[in-house]
Amino acid sequence: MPELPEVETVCRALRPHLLGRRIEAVAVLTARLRHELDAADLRAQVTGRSIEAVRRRGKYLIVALSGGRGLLLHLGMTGAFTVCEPGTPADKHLRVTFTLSDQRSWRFTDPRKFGMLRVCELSSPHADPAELAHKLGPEPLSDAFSAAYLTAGARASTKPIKNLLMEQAFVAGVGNIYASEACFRAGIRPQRRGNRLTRAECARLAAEVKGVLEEAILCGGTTISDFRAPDGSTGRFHVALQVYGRKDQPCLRCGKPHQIQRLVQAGRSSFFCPNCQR
DNA sequence: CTCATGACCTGACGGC
DNA sequence: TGCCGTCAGGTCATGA
Repeated sequence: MPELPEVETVCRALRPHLLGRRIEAVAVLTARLRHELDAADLRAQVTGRSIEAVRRRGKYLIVALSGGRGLLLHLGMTGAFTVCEPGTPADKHLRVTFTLSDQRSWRFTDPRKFGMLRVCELSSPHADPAELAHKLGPEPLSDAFSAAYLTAGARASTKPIKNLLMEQAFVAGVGNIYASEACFRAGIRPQRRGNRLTRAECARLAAEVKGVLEEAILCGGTTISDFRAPDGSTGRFHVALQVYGRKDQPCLRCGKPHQIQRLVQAGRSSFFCPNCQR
């Protein structure tokens, strides 16, 4: 479910609730998430620590704690965080609860259990966890993700360009929705091989990746079915989607009816307009 | 290296 | 109403 704009939305919403609070208790209701949780170890590592920073890297959330360690969190497909008043009834899919020093509970719910939660070493409050650093490419909204960077990467790859955009080691945070949307905006078919793109196309694509992510962040992300921000609100960007999920619908750019096509790439749905994308 | 496939899970939806 | 197939925003392992 969550790509960079959704995770950024969650990060911004959580920050004021978590920053400066201390974690008083941890309850693991479901240990079998993406990686098995060691409840006792988790409790030992975080209980009594205070929260010094809440930030995002790619699709990961990093909650820095006092004492040099932090929590590395991933929402998987259906993960969600909420901050609840004491006594709030538990959701059916509640997996982990952190009780905060203001007595509220910070909760992780996740129906499909693809989410991830682990303790990581943080040499400084702003450090990139080492285990992530070598696996994640640049932030797409940073200057490091430039036209030149995308051009060099694309030219060196025979992969379909949409698959390359979704590769977290190439650029961190782009998922299935925004990869399709960025290709549409740039006028490039998702199945085009990276090394067959022109320099102009690469430059356009880099700009459109940034553009679509920035707009989506301003909208609080995209809700297709179940994404919720910590305050329960849905993202508003779904109304701005131009191709994702619009199979057989008219193209919003060229106006041709029944124009948007769906294909499967690397097991994921891609959507494009054969008229507007070359 | 690339790529397709399946596994991990649960739920929603459409067709019959 | 129920059953069944298909699909879902992510990541990872495997084998061709």
